[in-house]
Formats: sequence, structure tokens, C-alpha cells
Amino acid sequence: MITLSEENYLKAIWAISINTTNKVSTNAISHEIRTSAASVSDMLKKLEEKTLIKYKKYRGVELSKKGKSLAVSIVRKHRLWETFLVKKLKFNWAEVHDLAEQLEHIKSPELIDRLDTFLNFPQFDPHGEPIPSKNGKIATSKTTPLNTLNIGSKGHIVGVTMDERSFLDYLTKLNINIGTRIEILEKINFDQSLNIKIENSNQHISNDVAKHLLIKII
Amino acid sequence: MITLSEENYLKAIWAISINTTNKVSTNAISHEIRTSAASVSDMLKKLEEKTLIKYKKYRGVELSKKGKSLAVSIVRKHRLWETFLVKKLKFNWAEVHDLAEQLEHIKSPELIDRLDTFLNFPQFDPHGEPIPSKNGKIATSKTTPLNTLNIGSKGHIVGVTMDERSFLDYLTKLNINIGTRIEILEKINFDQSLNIKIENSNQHISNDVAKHLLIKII
DNA sequence: TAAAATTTTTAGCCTCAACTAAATTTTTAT
DNA sequence: ATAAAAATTTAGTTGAGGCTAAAAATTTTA
Repeated sequence: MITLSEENYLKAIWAISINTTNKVSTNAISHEIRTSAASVSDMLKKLEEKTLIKYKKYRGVELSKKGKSLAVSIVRKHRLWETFLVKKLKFNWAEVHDLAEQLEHIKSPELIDRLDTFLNFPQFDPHGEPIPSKNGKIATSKTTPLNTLNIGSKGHIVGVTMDERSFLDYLTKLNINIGTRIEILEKINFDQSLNIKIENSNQHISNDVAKHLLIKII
Repeated sequence: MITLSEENYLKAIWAISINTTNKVSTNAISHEIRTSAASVSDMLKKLEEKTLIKYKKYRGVELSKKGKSLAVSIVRKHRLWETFLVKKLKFNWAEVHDLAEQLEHIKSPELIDRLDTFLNFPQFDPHGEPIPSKNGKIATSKTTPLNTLNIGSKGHIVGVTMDERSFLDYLTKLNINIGTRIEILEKINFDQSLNIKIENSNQHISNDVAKHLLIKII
């Protein structure tokens, strides 16, 4: 049986590894789940023991086939629950992350398939992230982080790659949501910040914010 | 912060204490949650420490006001989740207990109130048990266990007081559900078993089954 | 390429919530 | 009213999953 804590480690390793081709380091994991490197080291031994990861001391870690499939199934649960919370219970998108962190650990394959059916097989969660299918497939759409676009580019927001409450609350304040139209007006060379047009008003955002916004270009 | 295990103890103590006026014994709890009496003894000390129960060594236990209110809120969550699973996700009533045991521990008062609203403030769960209101009120309707009725009594099933899967599966096989019409035809003196009419067919059930069926007499 | 800095692991300890075995208290029966 | 039985608590372990401090391995830098 896999424990709640093991599930969180698998999810963290998966989340880190989508952004790099390298093996995942102990330190990266300890940052991701806010725990000590020593605790991570301990846990990696247990996960290796259960053949959920491939791990050589000091050499980083990657998920095994079994580990990856488990990690993806947790992500599927997380995103389906978020969709339920927003679509059916009328939570706003900034509120649902922490709740979904709890709900994703409920054990029942039957439950999650029925939830999927009830929600009519959604493809994306409230933050625009793709919901893995039952067999582990994850839709990818050609999207670009806002900070990499050129001046004059137009498009609309299709996703965010950060689910911290403070970030989402800030977006809400800026009137940015999934589907919002956006245009790059100016890039400030000094700090890579951007002047953009959001629907019909002009705004200034930092590079740090821009890099977490995914745009579909028109 | 209250732990998952502590929540289960409070719920168990509450469940036992609705059937007796006496204090709840260590042994009764150990049976209810299938653990050793020694473990219960340990836990009672912790709950007393947190002022969730009133406990004197060797003298049994009762819930404090705070403990009772917590226990009832867990029962509320359990029954609302069961209602959701049956009404919205189309599970059958025998399947939902174990799932609700997991879901009842999700921490978020906001979530459970929204779920209540989404379900349109149900009064009873799929087993006919009353759902405590937000402020802890529990509806009581004058119902009678089937085994205490006299020959000739007629009524219909309004609830069951046992949620083990094997029991509910058996009821389903007998065609017994919430709302089913029932009439007492004969009582066997030897073992207190009953011949009853269910809708239009005659059946024979043990006293052990009958005592967990709640009837509203016509 | 050797020293310094960084990363990772090991060692030892802690808490929680279980367990068994033994001791103690309470209840029941003779 | 005792002795036997039953119930309960205490004592001592265990395993998960954290932690800090110290040791070891790897990487960076001068």
C-alpha cells in the first residue's frame, strides 16, 4: 500500500521532471515539498525499495514506469477535483488548490471515474492545465509562456503554471482569467517586465508573473 | 489540530453513546474501531488532555461539549458525502460507506457547506439516517426497529442502523430499500425471527437483521 | 588540481498511533 | 468476603515520517 506521504513525493518528482530532462535532485524535491534534504534522502530509499523510482545515491532520481503512472493518476485526481470544486460547488479558482491536495489522496478508482463522468470528461482544469485521461494520456496544446513572446503578439490566456493562492489572487485583481485576451505592448529591458493590454486596459507585470502565464497566439 | 485518528475515536464514542445512557467503556470503543484496549487507553489520555472527553481511569468516558460538537460535525460530513455519492455519482447505497469514511476527514468547513447547498440541504442520507445541520441539530422522527413491532403491524422502511456492506447487500437481495412497504406476518418464538411481507412477496428474516431496520408505522 | 563550497547522506532523536505482555483495578460468582 | 474472571492500564516495542547535526561525496572556483 502506498502512503499519503509517498504519493506526495511521487507527485513532486513528476512535477519537477516535466521541466528538465535531467534527473531530479534531492534538493529540488526538498524545496518542492518544503522538507529537509535528509528526510528526502530517507524517503528515496523507501521509494526505490518499492520500485517506484530509479535512484542511485548522490546521482539524482527518476520515476519508474509504475511510479510515473501513479504520479499521473494523482495529478488526474487533483485536477478533476479542482474542476468539481469550481464547476459544481462554485469555488473560485484561487481557492481550490489546497482542498484538491487533500481530495487527491482519496483511494477509489471507481470514485474518480464516476467524477470524470459526472463532470462530462473535462479536458482542462480551472487553471487551464490538462487533465490526464484514465489511461495516463495528457493533452498538450501548443502554448507559449507570456514572457517569451515578442512585442505586438496577441493571444489569449489558456493556462497558468503556478497554483499558489497569492499568485491567483493577484491575477484576479488584474482581471486575468482563463480566456482573457492579451497583447504585448512593450518589454522593459532592465528587468524583463512587460506592458500588456488586458482586454481593454493597459497593465504592467513582472517577468516573474509573465513566465507563469500560458498564451495561445492568434 | 485534531488528527484523523482522534476524529475516529470521537465518532466511535458518539456512536456508542447514542445507544446507552452510561459512560462509554474502553472495551466498547476497542470493539467499535477494531483496535486493542491498550491503544484505546492511550488515546483516551490524549483526548482528555485536549478536553475533548471527560475521562477517569477505569470509569469510562463521555464526550465534552467540544468533543460532541466535533463528533457531530464528522457525522454530518460523512452523511453529506454519502448523499453526494448516491445522488450525484450514482453509487448504490451499499458501496458508499467506506468511501465516506475517507471523505469525512477532509478539512474545510467551506467545502461541506457548499456541498450541503449543492445537494439542496438534504435531511436524510441514503440509509435514512438524519444529517446533522450546520449548527449540530439532528432531526428525529418517531421510528421503531422492526423487531419490536407486533404481528399485523404495517409500515415502511425509513432507515437502517448498520452500514456494513454485507448487510446492505443482503437487504438489496431481499428487495428492501428506503421506502419499501413492510408488514409483520409472524414471529417465531424460538429465535425471534420474523415472517414479513415485503411489497408483495413473503420473506423470512432473522431478529439480527430486523433490529437494524427502522420502520415508520402507518 | 587542490581547496572551498555545495549537495547529499548518515546517525541519532522525536512524535504519533499502533501493538503485545504484564500488572492493576473492578466486577462477578461462589 | 474472597477468589476468580473480566476489564483496563502501564510498560516496553515497532514503524512511519519528520527533524538537526555531523560526515561524506560531488561540484565549483581560484
